[in-house]
Amino acid sequence: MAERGEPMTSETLAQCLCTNPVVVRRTMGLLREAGIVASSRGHAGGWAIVADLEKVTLRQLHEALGEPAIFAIGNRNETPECLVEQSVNAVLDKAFADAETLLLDRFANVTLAALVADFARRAAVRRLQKD
Amino acid sequence: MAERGEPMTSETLAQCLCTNPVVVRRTMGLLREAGIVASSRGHAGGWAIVADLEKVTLRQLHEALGEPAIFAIGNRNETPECLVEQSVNAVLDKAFADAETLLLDRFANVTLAALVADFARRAAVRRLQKD
DNA sequence: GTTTCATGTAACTTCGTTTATTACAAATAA
DNA sequence: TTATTTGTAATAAACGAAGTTACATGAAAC
Repeated sequence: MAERGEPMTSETLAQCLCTNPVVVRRTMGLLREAGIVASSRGHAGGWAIVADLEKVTLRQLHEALGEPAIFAIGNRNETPECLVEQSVNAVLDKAFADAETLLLDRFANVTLAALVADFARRAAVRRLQKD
Repeated sequence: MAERGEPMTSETLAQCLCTNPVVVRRTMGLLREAGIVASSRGHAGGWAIVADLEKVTLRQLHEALGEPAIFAIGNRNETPECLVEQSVNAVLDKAFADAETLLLDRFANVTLAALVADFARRAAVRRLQKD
């Protein structure tokens, strides 16, 4: 999307992502609410990036998408009655929090611009390999 | 379990854990394969801890249970064709690996003995509160 | 203005994974 | 020999994520 001047339709994006136009709209809608993309209807409509690629980080995308749970394991219950569960939570809560902080900090250090640059490099390599 | 001299049945454990005896057997079976618990059949049978509580860590439990995925987000595909996916993976793989290492190191520092001690402390507090 | 194209969104279906359940064989102690 | 308990296969249920259908709304082209 970053390399296109014109908007891309949900249909086109869905093909790129091997998914469904409605799923694209749902997801892009969240990014629009965060001011990262914009949508336009009708002829020549679709989705375009409006934010500064240097300023948008993966962390912002994570937030925009509703901060989905990072961990697949861990606390089932924040304030359990069960004392065993309380003990386990007490030891692990900090560990999970620290790991989450580490990860989110890394996310914050990746801009869309950096990804675009890396992508361009990979595309160039692939072109060379084809010749 | 640590505070009991005799084995506990899957039935009893299932009630404690709000789950099903068969689920308990499946899970405890993995812990048995790792040498952490033992099972006995028939009258007065059930499950008991056989490992040294000072030596068993949460990391060992994690391994014994088949190292379930820690992260709910991240790589769908380790070697994607898609260049965008490759770029994203390249930046995030290390971040996820570092977060995983951090977490597993923390797990390794928690022994069952420490949990038992913490549990005992909490149980004492609860008893005092009841009086 | 009417047609075409595209998003917005609600409602529903499908899919995959995890968990729960049923059923019964095998083993063990009373 | 009976009561009890694990071992395990097979099946069902529950859940969440993703996909699909349907149609209303808005915008550009003719």
